Amino acid sequence: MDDTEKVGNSSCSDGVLLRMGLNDNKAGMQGLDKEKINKIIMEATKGSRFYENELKKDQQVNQRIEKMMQLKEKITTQQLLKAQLQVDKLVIELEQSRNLSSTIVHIDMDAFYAAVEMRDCPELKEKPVAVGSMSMLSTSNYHARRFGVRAAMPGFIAKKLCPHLTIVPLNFEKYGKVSKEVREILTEYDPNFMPMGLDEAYLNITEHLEERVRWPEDKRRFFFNTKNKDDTNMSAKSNEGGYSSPVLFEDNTPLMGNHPKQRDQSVENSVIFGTSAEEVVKEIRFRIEQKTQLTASAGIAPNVMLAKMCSDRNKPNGQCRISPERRAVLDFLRDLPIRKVPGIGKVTEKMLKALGIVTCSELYQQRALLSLLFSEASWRNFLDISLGLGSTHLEKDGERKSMSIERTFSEINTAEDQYSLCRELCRDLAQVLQKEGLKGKTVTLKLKNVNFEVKTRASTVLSSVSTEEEIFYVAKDLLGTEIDNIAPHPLRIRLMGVRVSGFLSEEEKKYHQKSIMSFLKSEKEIGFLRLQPGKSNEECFTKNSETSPRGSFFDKKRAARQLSRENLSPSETVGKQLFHDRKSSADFVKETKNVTELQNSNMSKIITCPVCFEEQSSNNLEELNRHIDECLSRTLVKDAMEISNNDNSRENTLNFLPQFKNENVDECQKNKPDQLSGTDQSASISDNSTSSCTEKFSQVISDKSHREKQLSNLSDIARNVCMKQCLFPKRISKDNEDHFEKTEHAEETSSCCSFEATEDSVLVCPVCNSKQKTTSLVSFNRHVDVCLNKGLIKELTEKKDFPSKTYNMENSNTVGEMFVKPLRLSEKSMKNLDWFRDSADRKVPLCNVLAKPERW
DNA sequence: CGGATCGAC
DNA sequence: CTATGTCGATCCG
Repeated sequence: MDDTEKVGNSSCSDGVLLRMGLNDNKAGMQGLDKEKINKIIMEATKGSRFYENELKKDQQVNQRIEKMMQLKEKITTQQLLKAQLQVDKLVIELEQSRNLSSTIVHIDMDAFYAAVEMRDCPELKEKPVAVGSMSMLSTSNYHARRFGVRAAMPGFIAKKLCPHLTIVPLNFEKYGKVSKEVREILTEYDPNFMPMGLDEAYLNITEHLEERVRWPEDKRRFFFNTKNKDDTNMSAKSNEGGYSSPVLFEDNTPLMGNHPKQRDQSVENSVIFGTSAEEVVKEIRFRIEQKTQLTASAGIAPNVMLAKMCSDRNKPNGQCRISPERRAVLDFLRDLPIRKVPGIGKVTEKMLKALGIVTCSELYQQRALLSLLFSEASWRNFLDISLGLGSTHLEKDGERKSMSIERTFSEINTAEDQYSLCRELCRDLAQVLQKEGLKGKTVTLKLKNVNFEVKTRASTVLSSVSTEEEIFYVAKDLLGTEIDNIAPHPLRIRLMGVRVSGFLSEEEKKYHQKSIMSFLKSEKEIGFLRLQPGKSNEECFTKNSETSPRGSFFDKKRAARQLSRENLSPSETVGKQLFHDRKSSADFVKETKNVTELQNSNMSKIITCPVCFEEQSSNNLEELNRHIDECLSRTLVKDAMEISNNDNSRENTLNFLPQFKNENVDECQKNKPDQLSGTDQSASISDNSTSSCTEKFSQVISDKSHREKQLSNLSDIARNVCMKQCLFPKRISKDNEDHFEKTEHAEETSSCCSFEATEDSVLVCPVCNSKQKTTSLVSFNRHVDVCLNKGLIKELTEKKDFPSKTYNMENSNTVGEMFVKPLRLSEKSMKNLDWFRDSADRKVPLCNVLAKPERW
């Protein structure tokens, strides 16, 4: 949008809000000068929370600059020379790759929203107009800009600048319609043109130009629109006697000047356009105006970046071309402020300014220095810019990478409201998500507090989510964590957003299982899901509980939780608060499930969670698994933390796994425990705790005969769940393997990692034996996972006898993701997997050997 | 991976 | 009173 025109930012001392001001004030008539504008803005804004935050952000930028300058000080002449050589070598390469053969056009509608509103309401014609609301403006017309009223300015401030300002509410539907009309024209010149928002587009007219030279004049003749096809707006224009086109004749490159033929109009009210790029673009702009009564600006250049900068040159209602010659490109860039370059914003501008770089030619001159101070991606980009290089074709944007929704509101500070708002966002997001058929693995919660500080919290789960319930399930936890974090103070927010990302690529979708249902069909082998006629699930589990040592564990845990629920120390108000919030989020979840149940009453099953023994109703196994998983995880972590904290002889160190004595990964495999059984493996964590869940777990798990029992055994289920395996796929006992063959290529099946360490904990990696400071078990898991994979890959690639002497992960319950995520095996390693898969006596069937390799 | 930040419309 | 909403990219830890 042309009215988002970048404005050179001021130094901090000039006031952070200067960017909103600035005013060319050419006419001298009505309007305000720069100084006045800034004064008014400052008065309106000073002392506000927003302003304070702006100052803070500004200081952060200043710190970055300071850091950079310190770095710069340390650079020796030697280094600089070396960098210069390297960069210049690259420059030569780049120069050789320069491609001037394409003709790219950037079309930009002038003050689009405002122009549409003015078109549709003649009374606004001569007035300063802005589109948006009192709280935020989207755009303003050129009249209003003389008062300093610009896009992205709050309406109430705009009103102070320009009391006569008319603020028209946004009407996207209308803009969309107009935009469509414009696009209908554009598509004739480039069927693959790339729209950027409603009011901008790039076209590659290279092919069109080639064809066009052979076109007869008639094909390039267009008529003035003498009668208004748009009946609603007749009155505005009819008195001018049809559509004269003030635009085209005012244009500083007159439409009809260069081509005598165009003067020779054999038909009244028509105009013939030539065959050059300029003529094409004039034609486009002419047609746009005839069709929509709106004007556009345009840039013509050999690449996308230049075209964009070019369209800015003669706006509004003008066009500009950079001819396809190296010389022309560099001339254009020479004195161009870097801020005009797409991709260089306020911060980058300021940083570069600190280095004395303002124009593109200066950017080129400092290329060696920049290569030392900025990241590879950054300085290479700078180099491209200063050489005027850019993409010469319009690559259609790939698949969507994320989808989000966020809302700003007046302060919300109660947990209840926040949770229900969160749910609402999840619902709305899920709706859009499902409409596009997308599922993502990462849920991000965004919060802005009343001081305008923004926080984002993300959580990645193993299976993709897309429904309200699934998203909310993750989001509510993130929210809960934030609420807990700030307790006992209330979380005071003015914005909340939810984002889902990490979508499956098209490629991955092919492997995506349809297997949830097929799994449910083959459920008979799995007692956990088996709904025995005449018996409730509760009974099933109770029975299991009696025969299984771990059953009693769960009973204990349940009882203990009940107890802690009731006996919460009154002095622990913080804890209480925390618990209260937890509970309320649990209620939300429950609510959700009920809804689901209603919707799918014929489908859903009532299943009792083996951990908390609450009834869970779901027709979705993943959801259920997640619930159990979290229940279980929470208990385990809690226990482990307690144990650790109670043990004074040890620092706050958690040994979730038996310690390897190795110093490094490479050594790991040599010292792998040879056997899988042995309760001592858990000793390091449970030595002083008789009721440690971990110990119980290990006892049960290490009982080999027990382990080989059917999956219907609760302990196995629990273990599987705990291992992030959940019920089906890849870590299934041999007996059941047949049932899961079809899910081989499935992506991971479920489970959220929802550990929440309440304080920084030091965990010891069982593989590399190093201490890992972490606030979340998830990150710790990731570390172990990576460590482990390194070892595995090494072994696999070396074809060592790996599986028979596998790492003992049997009682590594709390380190959930291990072995479960698709091991990020290299292609090379993959080749070894057939052997690996067939290995008979592996004790721990490594799960995802069939999974596609992710990046490694 | 998670979180913050930038930049664009 | 009253300072957007969405998305992709990148950097750092």
